[in-house]
Amino acid sequence: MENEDHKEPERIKSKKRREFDRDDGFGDWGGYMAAKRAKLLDQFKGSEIPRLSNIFEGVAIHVNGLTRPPIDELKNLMAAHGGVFHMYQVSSTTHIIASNLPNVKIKHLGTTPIVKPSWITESINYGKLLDYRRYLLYTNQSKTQPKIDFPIIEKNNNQEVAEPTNKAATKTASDPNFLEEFYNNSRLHLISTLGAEFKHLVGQMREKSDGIFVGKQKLLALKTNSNLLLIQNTVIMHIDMDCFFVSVSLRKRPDLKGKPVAITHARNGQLTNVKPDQKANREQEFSLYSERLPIGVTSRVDKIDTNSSLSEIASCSYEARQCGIKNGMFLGQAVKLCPELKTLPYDFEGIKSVSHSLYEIIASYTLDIEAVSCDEMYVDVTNILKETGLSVEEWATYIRNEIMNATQCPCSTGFGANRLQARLATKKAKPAGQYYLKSDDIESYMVEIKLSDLPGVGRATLGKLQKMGLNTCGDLQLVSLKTLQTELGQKLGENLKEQCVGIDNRPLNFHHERKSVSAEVNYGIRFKTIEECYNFLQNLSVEVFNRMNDINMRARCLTLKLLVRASEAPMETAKFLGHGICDSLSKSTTSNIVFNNPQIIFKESKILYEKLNPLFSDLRGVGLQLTKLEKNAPINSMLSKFLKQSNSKESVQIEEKLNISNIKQKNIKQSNSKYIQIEEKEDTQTSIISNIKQKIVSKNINGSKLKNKNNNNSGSISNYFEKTKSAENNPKSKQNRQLHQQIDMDVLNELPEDIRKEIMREYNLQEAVKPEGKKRKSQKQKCGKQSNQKIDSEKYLDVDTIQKYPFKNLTWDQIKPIIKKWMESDENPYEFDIEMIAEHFKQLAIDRKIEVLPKMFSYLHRNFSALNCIWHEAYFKIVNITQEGMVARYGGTLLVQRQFECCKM
DNA sequence: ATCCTCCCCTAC
DNA sequence: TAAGGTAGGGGAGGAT
Repeated sequence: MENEDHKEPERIKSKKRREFDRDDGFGDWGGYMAAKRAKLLDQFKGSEIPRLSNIFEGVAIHVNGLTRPPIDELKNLMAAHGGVFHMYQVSSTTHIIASNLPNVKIKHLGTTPIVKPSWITESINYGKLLDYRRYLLYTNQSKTQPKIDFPIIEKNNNQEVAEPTNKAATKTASDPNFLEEFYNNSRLHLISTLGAEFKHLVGQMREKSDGIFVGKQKLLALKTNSNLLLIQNTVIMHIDMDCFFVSVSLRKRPDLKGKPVAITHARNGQLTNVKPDQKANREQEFSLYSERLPIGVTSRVDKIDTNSSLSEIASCSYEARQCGIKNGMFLGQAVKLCPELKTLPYDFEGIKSVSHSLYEIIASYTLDIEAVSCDEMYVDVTNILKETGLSVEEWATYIRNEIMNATQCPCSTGFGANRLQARLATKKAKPAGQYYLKSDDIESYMVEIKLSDLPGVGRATLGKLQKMGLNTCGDLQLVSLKTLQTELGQKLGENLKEQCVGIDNRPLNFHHERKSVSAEVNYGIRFKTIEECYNFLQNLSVEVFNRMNDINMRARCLTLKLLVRASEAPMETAKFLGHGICDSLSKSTTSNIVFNNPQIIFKESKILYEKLNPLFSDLRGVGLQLTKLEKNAPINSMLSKFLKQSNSKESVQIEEKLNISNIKQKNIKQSNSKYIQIEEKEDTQTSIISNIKQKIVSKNINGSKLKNKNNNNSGSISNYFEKTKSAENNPKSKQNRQLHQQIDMDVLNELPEDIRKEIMREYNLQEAVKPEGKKRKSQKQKCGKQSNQKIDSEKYLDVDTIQKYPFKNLTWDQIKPIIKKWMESDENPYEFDIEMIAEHFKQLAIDRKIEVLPKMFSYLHRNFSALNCIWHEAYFKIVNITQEGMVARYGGTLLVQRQFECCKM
């Protein structure tokens, strides 16, 4: 998308907030529990019952007392007709169904309408959701309950059933279907999700590719001239659709082509019926907004009056741009600049379809594509040009025609030696053009380029540069790197210094790796009760979990982001349901266990929320972000099979147990300051361990910055890394490194016998699980310790295990040189592929007539699985080696720590 | 010195 | 009315 977005965030400077400790005595505990119960019960919805209709979409009932039909039947009816059944009343409960209510209960239930069960049965009979207000059991709300004479519903199926004359109240985040509706209408959400989708898609296509490119072959067949132009240097193509959203919507309105057009939700630039108090709010917010703006920046609400539409222009045609209209501008302002501006609605489906066509077309020539967004990408076309012998101009014309014919949407392409040059070329090519910025011309070309055209220069940076009196790349070329870095920061200064002369060393990135997943809503957030707030947080937890789950990931870090109304800002925002002027706050938590279900995300986010401790009525935005991602370890196949087959009630119970066990484990870890306590059998070992622990703590154990430096030195180590690298692309080795997730022993014990056995066999768990099993007994005998306790995960390194540990057969002198060689090597990234390290060790071991080292890794495989933790396929990390032993761990984070004191001397 | 957290900035 | 999302880079400053 062309970035003409001149949005000025109203959350300009955030205030540092004091962090309050959670006050456990101050309980909205009941609310939380209720919400949690509701979540669990929500999971019953629709299970096993065939869907007959969606009459009750958006309806969530709670049945109170005896009814006819009885509660179970109502539950089934809701499931069959698209509604939700709540066993407990929660904030998202839309209706209470009851036939008879004692007065006491009415007090407790608040404003949720209490409706007779006949509402449900009759709605089903009519095949349409009838107005519940005709079926109220009791009027328990005076304000919210409109007293209107409703039209009588005719008992005739052919006749359109009359609707109540007054529309439903404003839809805020408190409404049950808000999230879905919001996302269905959010252009920014669409842009984001499509962008992620195409980045992923390119990776997928590259993996699956058979190396045959249909489009390229056609082109080769068409080729008539044999004079192959030998392209010497890399040619990067940047391709970008012209005012994408407009072009797509114009396909349905070709009559508006060539006219000033804008895509917005609103149709009119001026509003009618703006109430005086709304006007006052607007004026207050606008003036506050201007006050908060940095000096020298013109306000976005400049020239906007109290009747102007604040609907944002997602995209505008080039004709509209001639009047000064820009993407991101408010419609109200735009129509003032251009009264004849035509507004068109979004065509989300069209956008998806066109962008898919675009990618399909390019992918039929090459997969050297870096997806930028749904309408923009970088392509390395060097090989295409070489193979076809086409000139850049010929190729550009050809591909642009093909895209135009397929999508009816114009695009522009730019070519250059690097991505920056290609991008700048596209800028010149627009609209509907093409341009090749040749290396010879770059020096003179750059001098004239505006700094705002450089990637990385946005509103804030531009402001700083302008303050320094800099406007063009030519200006920038005269400034020293040091000055620039002082003003803009190390990295940005360095980047800009290079970019202003046309240098860009960032290679195209064909493989995209997700680092975070988030879901945030900064629109429509208006909570009337804390319960509504938690309920929304819960919905968001489910949403963000699902997104993470969809890409088969798990996270270890959760961040809660809030927008809170600035104290000076009016309660009601200028923009309808907007966030207005806000302070932004965030708080994160890093866990030793992965967030592997929505409940745990909700639980943690609630704790974060309480730490930030905002006034729920001042909330204007809520977001959840998951980071420190790792591949999902699929739950044991037998277990998931069981969960699927068993009825949902049981599944929920088991899920709940898994959840609880996770939390339990987390608490244990936290109480031991991040390390799992290993119970020691002898005092000497304890002291050794604590020594080692000290050393680990004093060392930097995260090591996430220790990366393969890609050194090409010869020698066994380099060879090893080359092998590791290639193994990454080898599907077979990926398969070998299939992940497993271990479940809690207590949960295992409660599973049905046959299932449990299966799981235990799969994980090699017999010894650990059976509380009084034979092997366990023999262990006890061996170690000479009597205990009736079940084996706890944190005690698993018992003497028996240690004795079996293969390292004990080696002397330190034998191991040390092997390890040391790695430790001292510059190229050592400290992160190793498990298979490769085993193989490498094996080779060394054979050389040295040592056979046991590989066993260490298979041992680790098994025993990490036998803990209630997730083991990582990716690498095994040696954290520390001392005279006393070696400390190693799996994964990139503090998943589990184990001290291998067995190899001590 | 180097990490982590909480921001800010940018891009689409 | 209006649908102000989302991912990634990076910096300041505190913790270790």
